[in-house]
Amino acid sequence: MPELPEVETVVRTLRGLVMGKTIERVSVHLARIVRQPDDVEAFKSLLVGQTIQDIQRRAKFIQFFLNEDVLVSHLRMEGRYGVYQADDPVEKHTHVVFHFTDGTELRYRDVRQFGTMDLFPKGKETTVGPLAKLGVEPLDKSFTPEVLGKLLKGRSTKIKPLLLNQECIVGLGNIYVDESLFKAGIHPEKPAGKLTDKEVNRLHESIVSTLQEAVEQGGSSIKSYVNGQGEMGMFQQSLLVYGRKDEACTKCGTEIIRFVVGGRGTHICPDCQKL
DNA sequence: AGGAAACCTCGGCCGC
DNA sequence: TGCGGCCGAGGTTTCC
Repeated sequence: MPELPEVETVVRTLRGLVMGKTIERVSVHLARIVRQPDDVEAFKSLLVGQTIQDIQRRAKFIQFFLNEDVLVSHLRMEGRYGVYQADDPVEKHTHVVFHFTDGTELRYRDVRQFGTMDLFPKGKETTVGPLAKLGVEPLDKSFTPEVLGKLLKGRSTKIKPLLLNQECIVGLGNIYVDESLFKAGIHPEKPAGKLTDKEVNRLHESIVSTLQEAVEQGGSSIKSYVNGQGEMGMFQQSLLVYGRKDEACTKCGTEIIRFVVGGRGTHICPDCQKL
């Protein structure tokens, strides 16, 4: 599921559902999900007694701020959270359950088992582990056309793989990169350093507007994505090229084509996006 | 630097 | 219509 708009939506819904709740016990049914600490028993016992004080998004990660520690969770392809009563039937692919003192549970499900959880002492989470080497937040005011231009300058790599690289810009995934490049009229294989100033400006504007609109619509539900309350996003109906192979381009009517760039399925209008 | 493969399971599609 | 098999999926890491 989850690119920036989907993770942001999950975070916003979870805030209303589990903030202030205290963990009484943790069940882990698939140890691979837990990476830090590497001993699952230590992970479980450290969490007991801690209260969820805040929930924040950083890049595509969800951060649960507790009394002493921060739980850093990544949904990867199909991870999802849901809040349940303790006696609700446990659905398939439920790998981690946080049992709260009030009888409710936060459950993590993940069909493909790709998701990860890391627990760090507060403050440590930004210096070690997955959050340590992340790039700029595209919805932060610090993300300007000049900043984007500097990231691209002199780079020979294709623009699409660069935009997917979380060490440069965070939060973009396959859907929103295709959408942003289409809106900006840029071919995904154009060398990053070859973009003109005009193209950089258009790309900056299209990244920001695409992500903002997707957040406003609760993200895109392509396959399995739902927010923390099991609700689907609405932005998938606003997608202009992603998943629209053979359909007419909304700008010029040419058929959208699909091909592979950097190993990722890629959708463009061949008339609006030329090399 | 860049590409391919790997991590998993499931659903869709093709062909018999 | 039914079933087996191949392909691909929104992300990231690792290994050439």
